[in-house]
Amino acid sequence: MARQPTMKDVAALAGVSLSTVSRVVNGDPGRPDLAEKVQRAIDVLGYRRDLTASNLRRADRTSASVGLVVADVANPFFAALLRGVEDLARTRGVLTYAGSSDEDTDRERELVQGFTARQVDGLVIVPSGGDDSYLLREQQTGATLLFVDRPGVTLNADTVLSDNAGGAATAVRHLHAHGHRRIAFLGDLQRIFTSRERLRGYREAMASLNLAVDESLIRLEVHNSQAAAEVTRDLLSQPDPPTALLTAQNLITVGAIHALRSRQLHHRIAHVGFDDLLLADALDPGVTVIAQHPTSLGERVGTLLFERLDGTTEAPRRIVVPTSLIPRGSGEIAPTG
Amino acid sequence: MARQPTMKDVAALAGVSLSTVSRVVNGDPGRPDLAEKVQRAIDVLGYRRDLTASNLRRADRTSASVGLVVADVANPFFAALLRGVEDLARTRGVLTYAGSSDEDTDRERELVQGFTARQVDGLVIVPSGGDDSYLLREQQTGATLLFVDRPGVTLNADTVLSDNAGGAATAVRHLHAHGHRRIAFLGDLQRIFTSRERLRGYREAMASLNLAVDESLIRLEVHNSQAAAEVTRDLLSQPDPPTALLTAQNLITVGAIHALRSRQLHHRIAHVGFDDLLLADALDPGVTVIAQHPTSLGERVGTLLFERLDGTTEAPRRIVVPTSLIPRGSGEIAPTG
DNA sequence: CTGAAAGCGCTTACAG
DNA sequence: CTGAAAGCGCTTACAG
Repeated sequence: MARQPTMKDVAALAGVSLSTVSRVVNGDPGRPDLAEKVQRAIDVLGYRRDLTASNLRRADRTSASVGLVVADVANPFFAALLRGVEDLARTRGVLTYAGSSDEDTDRERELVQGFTARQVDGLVIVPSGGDDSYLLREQQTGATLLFVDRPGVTLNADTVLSDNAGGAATAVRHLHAHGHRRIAFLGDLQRIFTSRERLRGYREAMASLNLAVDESLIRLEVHNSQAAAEVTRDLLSQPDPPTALLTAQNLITVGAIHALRSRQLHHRIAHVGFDDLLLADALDPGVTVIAQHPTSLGERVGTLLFERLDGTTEAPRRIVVPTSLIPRGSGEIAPTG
Repeated sequence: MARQPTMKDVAALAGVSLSTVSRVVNGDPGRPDLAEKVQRAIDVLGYRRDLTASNLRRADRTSASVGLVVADVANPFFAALLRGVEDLARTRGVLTYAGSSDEDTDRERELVQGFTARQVDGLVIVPSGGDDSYLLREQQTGATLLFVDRPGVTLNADTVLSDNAGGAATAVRHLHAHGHRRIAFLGDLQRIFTSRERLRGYREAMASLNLAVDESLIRLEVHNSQAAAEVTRDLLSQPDPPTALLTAQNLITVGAIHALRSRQLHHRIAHVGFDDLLLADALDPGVTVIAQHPTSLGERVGTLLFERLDGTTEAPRRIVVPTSLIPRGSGEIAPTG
């Protein structure tokens, strides 16, 4: 394969200096006849500027790229969040790296270091909840760091969150309003901020309703659908089972749906899921959810990122995006028994 | 913010030459005492190598990054595909850019050009089906191009596809085996290769079963769930409605599910969807699907990409990944009369 | 305005 | 083995 043409080649063919080619490529008008000669040479050679070389010498040193680290790009919540970041970045001509940590702090760090080594201008992180003190050093590489979905531990930076506690509390009050007192809570790894917050919202709502919390109804560290299905079956087999479930993450919701159906209890046990799911409205009963707005989370954090890149020096901001209760049937089942 | 330390700073602090620092950073042993001095200086300064500058001068000119262009990263199919590419890239220390074309050829081209300008080593493209002749020029920038999910039009390159026609034919034969003769086909934009292929599989299977195709049962250019719901309702209102539906894309399947349920016909009209969906197995009846294997598609195309980067000069390869029929109930409903 | 020279942060022949 | 110099593909002072 032939070597790719450089500015030098363009300059030689056009019979002008390298500086002139650089100016034309960067939109500096200059003498029209020279600009035209350069443009012709560019077309003939099929010249394409190397943005990484350009970035190396440019005063602002910006690469027009950002990195996004989520738990799993294949999870619909994070996929939508990625799309939000991408769309906002696109409005600025910025391209987006994406990576999945699988909630593993080592992988998170590898991704972050990989992105900064490639000179991203900004880095949006869904922190896994482990030791993130390494981020302090990363910040010194010049990348602008922000958090989304969960706040950082060590670092204070711009952060965009869902109203996790508020959403969970809304779910509890909703179930309570439909007569439930024994409400089970199925939560993800407690290392994860959102899991802890949703549990906190559950506890606070229970307390404010003067409901005693039966600790046997709180099941934590449930990290996938299969585990959630098992835990659900176990809860329903208890001597004194719950009359309602609050599943605090999308894959947990899926597992609970399967377990309820396999036991033929989906019309008898109330259920509210945190985070919406495609087809949740097509089930019978429809699954009542506390919907998050992941695309919006991505757009909001993207907005904050570019405000920083534009030079804002405000103190770190924290934006909390409200959740929405969507009643569809499963959360409006009255307690039986 | 202080300037980030460079190799020059490390060299000065360690009291060695720039070359020595470069060697240490690149793992060349050299004199142990010098290596140790350099390492100490690196730690003290918090030095981080600039990979883009490194790439500029290195003989192989590789950036350890790849780009992926899909229709929409928020669509679960493409999100899983992205995850497959990411996982394979990770095994080689390569990071992944992701972008959404929304089936728009201009956006596709902007993404491709953006990625090549940033010197990606490889580019995996889900082509939108428009004029992709611009790719010939992109290829000359040195990036290795591959296609996934759909083949290129102009360019012949390594390609990984699902067995679209075969999967659609399997769906038709399955419905036929359950007694159906009037099988409707709901397809996406015909500009999209997979839509055309699935229609082809439908027609070929109908022909080989000696079933006359009623053209009024073929509805194309259905590009989102809402349109699919409308088309489904329209089909079911026909004087001579179909007894079965084949919905040829995941969002079309979602729309049809909603329409069938809103008409209370989900237990009477048979339905097979192309591409699996989360919760499809929790519906009543479960939705029978022709499952694709998007993560596998991503991993396979990633494998081909790295074989090329490793120097394979074979003719362009085409891998076709089989689909899997998953019977869950909706596809096994007998025709009603 | 244009062009020659220096330099961005690295790697790589090359000389010692 | 190490270090001084050249160079990757660009941009940016600087001189004319």
